[in-house]
Amino acid sequence: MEAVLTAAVALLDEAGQSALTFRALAARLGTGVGTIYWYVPSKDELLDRATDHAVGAILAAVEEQPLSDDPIADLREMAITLFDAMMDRTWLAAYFMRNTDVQGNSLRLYEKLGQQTLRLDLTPRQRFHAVSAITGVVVGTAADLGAELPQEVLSGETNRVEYLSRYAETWRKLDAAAFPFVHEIADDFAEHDDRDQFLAALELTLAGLRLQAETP
Amino acid sequence: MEAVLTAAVALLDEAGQSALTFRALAARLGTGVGTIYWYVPSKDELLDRATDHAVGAILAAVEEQPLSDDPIADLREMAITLFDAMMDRTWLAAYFMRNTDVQGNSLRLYEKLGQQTLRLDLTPRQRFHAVSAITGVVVGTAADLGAELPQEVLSGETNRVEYLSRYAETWRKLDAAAFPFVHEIADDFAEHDDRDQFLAALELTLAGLRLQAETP
DNA sequence: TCGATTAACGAACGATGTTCGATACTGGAA
DNA sequence: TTCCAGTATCGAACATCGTTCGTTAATCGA
Repeated sequence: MEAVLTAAVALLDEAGQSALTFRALAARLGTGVGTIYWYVPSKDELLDRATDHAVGAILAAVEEQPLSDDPIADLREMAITLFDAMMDRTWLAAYFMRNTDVQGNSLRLYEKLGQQTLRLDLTPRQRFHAVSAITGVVVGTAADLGAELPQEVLSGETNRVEYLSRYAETWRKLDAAAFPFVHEIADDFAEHDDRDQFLAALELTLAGLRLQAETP
Repeated sequence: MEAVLTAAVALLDEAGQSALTFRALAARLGTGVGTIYWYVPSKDELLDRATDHAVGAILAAVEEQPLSDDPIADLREMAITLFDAMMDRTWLAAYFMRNTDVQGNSLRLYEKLGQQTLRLDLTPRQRFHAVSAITGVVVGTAADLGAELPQEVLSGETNRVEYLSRYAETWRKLDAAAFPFVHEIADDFAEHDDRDQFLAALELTLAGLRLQAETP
């Protein structure tokens, strides 16, 4: 059982979600496909449990994180830890948000984030919304990364730069009067870093949260 | 060609992403599956174009929206319009973020949002990040909705309430010392509204943005 | 009239999730 | 020891899906 999950996660890590098939998994485990169905009722369940398995590792990293006297700073660190872990496992974000059973490690992670909001002057509802907003920023941004790069993923980093430059070039050719914004950010887009983009979005949400906690 | 896209969108609206198969689409159009491949090279492309087709309708709604003298208020209205449209088409969010070609209507929508940031005192990079953050909140939250409710979707609204209550009940049974946060928000979770949750997350981001625009 | 382009069609292929009957292997009850 | 019920394993077979491909019409300018 444990072996099934670790093998599934390994397949997902190595070649993405399309690589996780029951036949590939059986071959890796040296068994038949029917055997896997004895442990897991369906692929959906397999994905859910593999996700929870991977979230467990993230949770461990978040829990051993030292706490400061600023709850919002702690929330920031936790969100960054979560995001960085998802950058290494781009498939995670897609299944994390689709998690039908909010049980297990996801729930514990949720709790861990929520505990920091308990240290802020907020209503329960505000805390609930705050944690949802933060996880939304993390998962939403991470899910973006898992998707982009169609075939250019086959090569190294240079192709990503060229890929973005090509887009920026297309944008610059657009009518400047009709697309003033796209023109202005073309340069920034061409050299944008996904992690910076995430950090900026997170900072906006945390700034809003701090404001909410400080105003009566 | 146009007929293919509208039929594809209709299938997606009626029964979700799993209902859009080439055979079902061909049957609806009264043609063969080979014919569709003459217009569209692959299912990925079909999804991309169908998404862009649907985004076109949203864009029209956003563009006819009157502008006020507060750019952030305008951004809020646009984001809400976008979110509401995605609640009716829960499949949209999943493909909107995966949009490999950020061309067409998605780009125009992006531009429309970005133009409001041009009215704020920000650097180009801040504007770029702000628009990304706002679309991230919309799409991230909307993608959540498209996923939840496993089989309960077969029935009406009452089942959703019962579904949430069951979760809340499970949470209340957890150890209160180990899960203080989950305990506190169980009630709010049981009766939470997805739209309220989105509005709260959006408000945090916009508050952060306003702060950023007002501080030198 | 002829050739080329455009358009339409569905059988066939390979891959995938899933089912199912057959077959062992265990450990206690008789 | 014998028997049987549960535990576990296996892979052929089925249905469905995206996709390919050879075969036809239909249309139109030369």
